[in-house]
Amino acid sequence: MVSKIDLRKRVRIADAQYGEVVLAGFVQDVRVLKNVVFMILRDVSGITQIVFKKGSVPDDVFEEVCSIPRESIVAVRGIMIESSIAKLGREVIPIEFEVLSEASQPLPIEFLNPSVETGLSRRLDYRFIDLRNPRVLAIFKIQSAITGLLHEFFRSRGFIEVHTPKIVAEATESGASVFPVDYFGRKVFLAQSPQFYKQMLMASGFEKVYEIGPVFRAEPHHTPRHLCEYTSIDFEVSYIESYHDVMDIVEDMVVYIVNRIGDICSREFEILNVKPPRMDKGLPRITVREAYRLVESRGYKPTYMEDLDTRGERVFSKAVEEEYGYKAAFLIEFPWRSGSRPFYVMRKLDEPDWAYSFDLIWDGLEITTGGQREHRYDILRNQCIEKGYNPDNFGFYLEFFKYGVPPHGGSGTGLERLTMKIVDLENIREAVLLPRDPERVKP
RNA sequence: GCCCUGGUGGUGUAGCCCGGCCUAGCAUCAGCGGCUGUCGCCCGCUGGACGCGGGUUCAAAUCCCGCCCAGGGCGCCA
Repeated sequence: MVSKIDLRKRVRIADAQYGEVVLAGFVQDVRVLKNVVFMILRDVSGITQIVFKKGSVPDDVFEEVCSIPRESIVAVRGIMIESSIAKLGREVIPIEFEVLSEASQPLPIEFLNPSVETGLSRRLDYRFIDLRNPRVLAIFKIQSAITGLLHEFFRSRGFIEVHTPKIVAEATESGASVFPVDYFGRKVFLAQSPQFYKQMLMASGFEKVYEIGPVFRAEPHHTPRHLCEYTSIDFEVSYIESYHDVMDIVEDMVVYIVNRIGDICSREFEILNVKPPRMDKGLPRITVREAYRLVESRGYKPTYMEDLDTRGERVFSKAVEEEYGYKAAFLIEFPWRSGSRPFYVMRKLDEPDWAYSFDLIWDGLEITTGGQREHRYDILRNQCIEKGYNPDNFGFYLEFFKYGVPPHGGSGTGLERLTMKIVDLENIREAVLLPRDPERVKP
């Protein structure tokens, strides 16, 4: 046994009942008075107070407690009692006390300190300490609940969860740059999306698949909403009539999560001091052509036959909120020629300059992209050429469409962007444990 | 990739525009002492910093040049 206090008897602070308890965690604060010491103990579930009274505990323990550095790890066996003086309502009278791991001083970052807020960059350098902050922890508890709800949502609708390769031989589509990787002397790439594989599974007859996994984008973006590695919520479904069927699923998914997360994580929203968002079904679906008019009527000049730019999307969101009363909306029917629309989207039957593609924009931020895919081999191959690619480079992909593939569509949503909107974060880096951006690959 | 802003104790900032009054202020933090119950404890004392390199000047945290780092905007994207 490494410790004299039996850690197997330990309970989380939030679960502790009155009576004898074993608790362990971080020393958040020690307030030393002449004859009494108050120690604030924190674990993943919350905080409590341990009261050491001179005379009631051995003198050597009292001395030790007076000088214990903040953020050390300690264990205590004691009696949890109700207390009318303690603001937390209860406190622990120690019987046995033990330091399990002493923290060095001073701490490299300040946290839990209302008068000093350490900058994000420094916090990320010492993320392992930063994550001790209950406010930071709350973000990841909420994110965990979001992915839990996603699994619930997809499984209840008969989706099969899949895991597609992240090391790929051929650069995907979409224009986003890929990271090259040395693979036993061959040049391969990190997957920038599971797109081709989830479509393959439509050809394989899986009908409905979803994947929540990492994707990699070698774009040197320097913004509060881009990452080089992020988690994509992808799904693909067969036998759709139109891309509206895909949007229906996206809408159900987002509304399902948004309207449940507040109840599941009420404590975490409280810690963050954030009001959980609400979202009603019936999100407006507005064509890009209508959007041009919408933003233009508000004094913003769009470039026709191109996607809305960042500011255009913000103006669009504001206009939608004012005119439709929704903070989120689908932007639909994209210009086919636009660089952001890949060759595999299905073009509008009667107007081939426009594609059955959509974005979900929530309060100015694009959180989802999706659409109906072109499943007819000859047309797909021609579109590939028309977009300027050599079909031979997409040989394995085009093969899927030769031997029978149902009409299908799907979408991809950024988990971190979704998290950002749900907990109202300014910077996407706050929504990842260890963000990867063009400069940062450590820790 | 282009553009803008910024780098001052462990952390967060003031000072820079208008060079000298900076022996660099404040808060937090850390150390010591005091305090019959704290709860953002309080009080006193002590400690610690001008990103790196070069230049201008009698004098540089302050002005100029280069580099490095950080943050933001744009394009682009989830």
